[in-house]
Amino acid sequence: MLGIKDIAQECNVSLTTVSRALNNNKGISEKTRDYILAVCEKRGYRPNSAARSLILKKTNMIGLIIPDITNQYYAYISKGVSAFLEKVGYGLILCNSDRNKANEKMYTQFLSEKRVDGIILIPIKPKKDDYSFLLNHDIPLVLIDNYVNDLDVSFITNDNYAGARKIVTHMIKQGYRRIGVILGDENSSASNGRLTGYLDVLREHGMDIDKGILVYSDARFEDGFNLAPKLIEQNVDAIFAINDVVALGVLKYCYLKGIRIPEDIGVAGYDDIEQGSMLPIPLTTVHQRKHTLGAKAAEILIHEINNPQFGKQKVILQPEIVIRKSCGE
Amino acid sequence: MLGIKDIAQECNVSLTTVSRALNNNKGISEKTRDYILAVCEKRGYRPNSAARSLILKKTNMIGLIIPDITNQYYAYISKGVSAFLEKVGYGLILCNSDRNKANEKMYTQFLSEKRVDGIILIPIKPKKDDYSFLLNHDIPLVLIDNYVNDLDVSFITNDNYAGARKIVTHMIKQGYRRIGVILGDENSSASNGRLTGYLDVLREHGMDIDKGILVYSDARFEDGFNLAPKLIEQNVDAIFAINDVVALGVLKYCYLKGIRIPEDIGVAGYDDIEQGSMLPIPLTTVHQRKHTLGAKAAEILIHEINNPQFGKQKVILQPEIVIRKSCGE
DNA sequence: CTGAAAGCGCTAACAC
DNA sequence: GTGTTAGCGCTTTCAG
Repeated sequence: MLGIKDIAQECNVSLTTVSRALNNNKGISEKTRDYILAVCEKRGYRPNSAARSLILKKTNMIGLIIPDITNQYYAYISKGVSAFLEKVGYGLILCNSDRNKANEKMYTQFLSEKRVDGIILIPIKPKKDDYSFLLNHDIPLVLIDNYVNDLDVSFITNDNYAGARKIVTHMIKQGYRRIGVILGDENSSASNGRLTGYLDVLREHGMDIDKGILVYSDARFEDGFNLAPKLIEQNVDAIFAINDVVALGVLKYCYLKGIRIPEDIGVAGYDDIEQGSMLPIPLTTVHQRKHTLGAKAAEILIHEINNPQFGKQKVILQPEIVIRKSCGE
Repeated sequence: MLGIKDIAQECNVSLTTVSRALNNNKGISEKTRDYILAVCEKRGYRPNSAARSLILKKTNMIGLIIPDITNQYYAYISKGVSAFLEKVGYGLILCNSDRNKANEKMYTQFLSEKRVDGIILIPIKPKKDDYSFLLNHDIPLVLIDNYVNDLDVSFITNDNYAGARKIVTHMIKQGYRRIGVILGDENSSASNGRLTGYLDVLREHGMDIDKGILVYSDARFEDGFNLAPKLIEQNVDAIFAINDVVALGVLKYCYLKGIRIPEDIGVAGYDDIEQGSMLPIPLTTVHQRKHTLGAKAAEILIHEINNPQFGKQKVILQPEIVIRKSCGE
C-alpha cells in the first residue's frame, strides 16, 4: 500500500509538503495543494491512521462495551452511539461482553491497548475496582444505566425510579394487588432503581410488601419464561418484568398455559421494544429513548475527550409509560 | 501512559529484552522474562497497538459494514462475527451503513485508513466498482448475502432460492393461489434469489404469474405496513414478505383493519426473528442460521488473511422453513 | 512557501 | 542472553 513518500516522489515535493496538503495546513500554495490532492485521489492514496495515531496520540476511535447486541435495547443504543460518532468522524469498536465479567475486563484491556480515545460502557455487576484502572490511564469513560458508586465518571441513564413508579401506579389503578417482580441482577442500579420505585409506590398505597414475589434474574427471555410459573404459584395477580424481553418470556409461558392476559394475570414490561406493540396482547411498558441515550452518551464522551478539565456529567432522561393491553386498558 | 522504555529502565534492561518478554520470544532467560512481566503487570503497562501495527503491518482489527444493527437479522450476524473474532483475538469495528450507498463508501474508506486486516460487508445495491478498490489495496473482503458478479471475493449466504422454494411450496399446499410478494431492492441478490424460487415454484405448479403483485421495497417494517394495502387491493390471498420485519408490518396492517390471518390472507416471512413466534398469529417463516452465518463469515475472512494465496470461498447455508400459523397449519 | 530532520512506541535484524 | 540500531509512515519544529 502506497505512502506519503510515494506521493511526494511523484509530485516532486517533500514529505512535509504532502502532509501539509493532506491536513489542510497553511504554508502551502493553493496550486501545489490542489496538484498533490489530485495525485492522491488518482493513486487512491489513504493515510495510515496507525502512523498518525502514534504521533498525534489520538485514534479517533471509541470503544463500546455492551452486554448483548442482539437485545434490541442495546442495539438501539449502539445505533445512537454510532450515528453520533459518524457525524464527528469517530469510529466505533464494538465489544459484546455477553454479560460476562471476564469478557468485560478483557475488552476493557483490549481497548486500552488500542488506545481508543474513550469508552462507553454498559456495565455488568459493576464494582469500582473494575474500572478505576481506566481512569488511572486517563481514558475517558461514560457509563450507561448502571452507576458505580464512588467512581468519578460521567453517567447517563433513563430515570428507572420514575419509570417504575409510573408503571406500578398504573398497575395498581387497574386493580392489581399482588404484583410480582422479575428483577435483573442484584448489583444492577437500573434494576435496583426500578425496585425502589415499586417499593415506594406500594408503601404509599399502604400495600404489603412480600419479598417472596421479588425474584432476581439475568434479565433474559428464558428467565421470564422460567420464572413466570414460580411467581404464579405464589398467586400473584400481575407481573412487572424488568424489561420487555423478560415480559415476552412471561407472555409466552402464559400463552402456552392458557393463562389469560390481562384477565388472569396483568403483565408489564420495560423498554418498549418494537415488537411489544404487535403481540397477541400488546404489551404495556415504559418507553425509553434508546437512540437518544446512545447518541447523548457519545456526545458526552466526545465533549469530555475534547475538554478533559470539564467536570463529569450526569444525565437522567425521563421515560414515559405506554399503556396498551397487557394490564387492561 | 507509560511505554516499553519506562519498563526497560525500571528493570535495568534494554528495550529489546522487554519486547522479547512481552512477545514471548526466545532468546531470553526465564528469570528475566518473569521479572519483566511482573513489573509490567504491577505498573499496569499496556502495549501501544498503533506502534505495533505500524511495524507489523497488521492491526488485528476487522471491519463490519451492515445496513442496520437494530434489525435482529443483522444483530445476530454481528454477534456471530464478534464471537468468532473474540476467540482469535481480533477486534471489530462496527459500521452502520444505514442502507445508504454514500455511507457505505465512506466507511469503506475509513476502514482502509484504519488498515483493518479485512472487511465483512453486507452490501446495499452492490456494484462491482464499489468494492474493486478494496481488492486493489489487497484488503481481504467477504460479502454476505448479496453477491457481486465478476468480483472475485469470498461470499457466504443462506440459500435464498431454496428457502423461497420451500415456503412458497408450503403456501400453495395450504391452498393459497394468488400470492403477492413484497421484495427487497432490485439489485439485491438475496431478494432476487427468493423471487426466482417463487417464480419457479409457481411455474412448476402451472400457476399464472402476475407481475402486478410483485412489489419492490426497502425491506423495512414500514414498507410492509404501507405496501400491504396495495397488494390486498389486487385481491391477493397471501403475501410472501422478503423478511419477518416486513411481514410484521403486513400483520400490523391486517390487525388494524380486522383482516383475519390466515383465513382472509396468508402471510409468510423470512429470517425467523425471535418475536415471530410470539405474535397474535405466530409467523410462518424461513429459519436462517444467522449466528452461524456471521461466525462462518469471520472464519473465512481470518483464514483468508492468514492464507492470502488460498482461493476465495463460496459458502451457501441451507435454511429450513418454520411452519406456524400465519399460513394455516 | 518549502524542505531537512527528529521522533511517536515499538520490532527485528545484527552484533557482541 | 542481551543490547545497538534502523526503521514502520507520519507530523512538526526549525531553517532556509
